[in-house]
Formats: sequence, structure tokens, C-alpha cells
Amino acid sequence: MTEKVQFSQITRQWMDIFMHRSMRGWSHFAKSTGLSMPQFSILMQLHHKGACGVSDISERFDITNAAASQLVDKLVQSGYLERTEDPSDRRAKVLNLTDQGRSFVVQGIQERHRWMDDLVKNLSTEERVKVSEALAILTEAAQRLEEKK
Amino acid sequence: MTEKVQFSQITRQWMDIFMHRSMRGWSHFAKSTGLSMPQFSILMQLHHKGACGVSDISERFDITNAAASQLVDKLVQSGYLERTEDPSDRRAKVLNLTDQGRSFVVQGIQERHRWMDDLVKNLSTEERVKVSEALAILTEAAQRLEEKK
DNA sequence: CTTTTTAGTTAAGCAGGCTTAACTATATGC
DNA sequence: GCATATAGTTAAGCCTGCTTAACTAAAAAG
Repeated sequence: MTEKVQFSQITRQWMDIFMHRSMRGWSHFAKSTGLSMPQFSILMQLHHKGACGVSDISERFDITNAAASQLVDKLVQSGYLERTEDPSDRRAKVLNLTDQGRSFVVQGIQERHRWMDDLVKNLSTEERVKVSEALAILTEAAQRLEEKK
Repeated sequence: MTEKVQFSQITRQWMDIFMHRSMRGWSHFAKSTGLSMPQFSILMQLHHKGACGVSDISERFDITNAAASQLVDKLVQSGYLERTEDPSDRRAKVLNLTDQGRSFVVQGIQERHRWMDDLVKNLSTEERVKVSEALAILTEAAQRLEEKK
């Protein structure tokens, strides 16, 4: 029982630190690119999940189709997104990151990763093995959870 | 060498999933409370770091004092923040979460934690021990890194 | 073939965040 | 004690995101 409580405490502590760090980092990075957070989030979403349509964006961010269309349009105008007609359904559009758009997101991800690298740098080899194992376990569990839903 | 590459890959994969989830969760939660993301972020910051002044907010979020003052004012009006005069410097204000403000943040954190709980629920006891150990290591490393800077 | 549904766009209008500029009030340096 | 710096507020104005409403065009249903 105390085991369980302690375990819970450990995960919570870690989450608090990690979430705070990554949120801070992302909003700072987005600002440095000159993009608004909503705009940048769309780029991230596309990088994470791959090509999609305008209505997927509106669903994902819980905004109207109109709002999504306008945001997407700005990103297309700015050269971060490519909007082509879906050949299988000519009403729909297929959104894709341009090279420039992708490079923005990748750059942001790398900055986040750098923090983790700094963290890990000072660990011993055994510690690193432990961390590696644990994160692999969690990643797998997350993927399983995703599928089930 | 391949060890190192693999390790790097594992942490990256985990970070991508975790960051994506938590960002998505936070923005969704903030919206459900009726607060804007900037407003909610201020509440989070106060919960994370404790009481501070208006200019600490402007520094932290890289906005002008004027903007911070206005955001804070809205939160005070809405009853989520308490703004009192600093007795040791009567120019300065001390910002504190009200009970209602704190409860919002805590509620958000708990929703994030629930995801992690779901993740962990399906792990074996040994796996849980491994995860627990590893997260404790990372948390400690993060705290050490914070101090050094 | 007509009706209805779906995907997306456009325009008007509102609300929010942010900036600059001007201001008040307190604290600090010389 | 006076000049300067610091903490915060207020107001005007801009830009962005978002919504509703009206619209186009294509697909699906009947």
C-alpha cells in the first residue's frame, strides 16, 4: 500500500516537472518563430499524425471548420503548409507540411530533446540503462492504450 | 555506439508521445474552464513556483508589464487570484492563488495524472518498479540541473 | 435525377492578448 | 533632498482567433 502511494508520488513529481518544462519550452519556441501557438500547434499535429484534412484540424482543436480553414490558410500563405485537392474526394483538401514547416517543428522538438540530453548526461551507465528500459515500457504502454481507444 | 543511438531514440519517442498528450490535455482543459491559455498558464505558474509579483509574470512569459498587469487583473476580477500589497515594498504586489484558482490547477493536474495511471495500470509489478526507479532518477537529475543553473 | 449531406471557404463582428505611451507611487543613489 | 530607477496601472490601438451565417462544390442517398 505504501508502495503504491510512493509510486504514485514519484510519477506525479516527474510529470509536474516535465510538463512544466515542455509547455514553457514550446510556447517560448513558438513565439521565437513568429507563429502563434494555435498555428504552431497545427504544424505539430501534422508532424505527429501525418497528412489530414481541414475538418480533422477543427475536430482535433475543437474549433469550427471556419476557424480551421482560416488558420490553415495563413499557414499556407506563409509557406509552412501545402494544401492540395484530395483526388479521391474533390471536396476535401489534403494538408501537408512543407519542408520549411517541418523544419520548424523538428527544430522545436530538438530543443526539447536537448533538455533531456542534459538531464541524462550526468547519469551513470546503470542509471541510463534503467531509464532507457523504463521509458521503453511506458512508450509501449502508451501505444497500446492509444490503439485500444 | 549503437547503444547510445538506441537510447536516444527511446527517450525521443517517449518525449514525443508525452509532450503531445500533455499539451493536448492542457489546452483542452483550459478551454473547458473558460480561461484562455495565457490566463491558465499564469495560474499554473503560481501553483508551480508559489507567490510572486506582476513583473515576475511578465518575465516568465516574456510579455510587457502592462500585459501581465492586465492578465492578472482579469484573474483577480474572476476570483482566481489574490493581489495584495507587499508590506516590504509598497510599490510591489504579491500574487497568490485563491482556493478556487488552486482547485482549477489541481483539477487539471489530476486529469493529466489519470492518463499516466491508465498507462501504468496494465504494467506488471516488476515493470512498475522499473518505471518508478527510473522516474525517480530523472526527477532527481532534473532538480539538480535546475539548481546548477 | 433530385435531395440531402459533407468539405471547405469567405465575410462580418466580437473578444482577447499584446504593445506603446503616459501616468502614479514608492524606493534608492548621490 | 533631489534625481533616478523600479513596480505597477490605465488607455488607445492593432492583430489574431474564434464564431455565426451565407455560400460553393462535390459526394451520397433516395
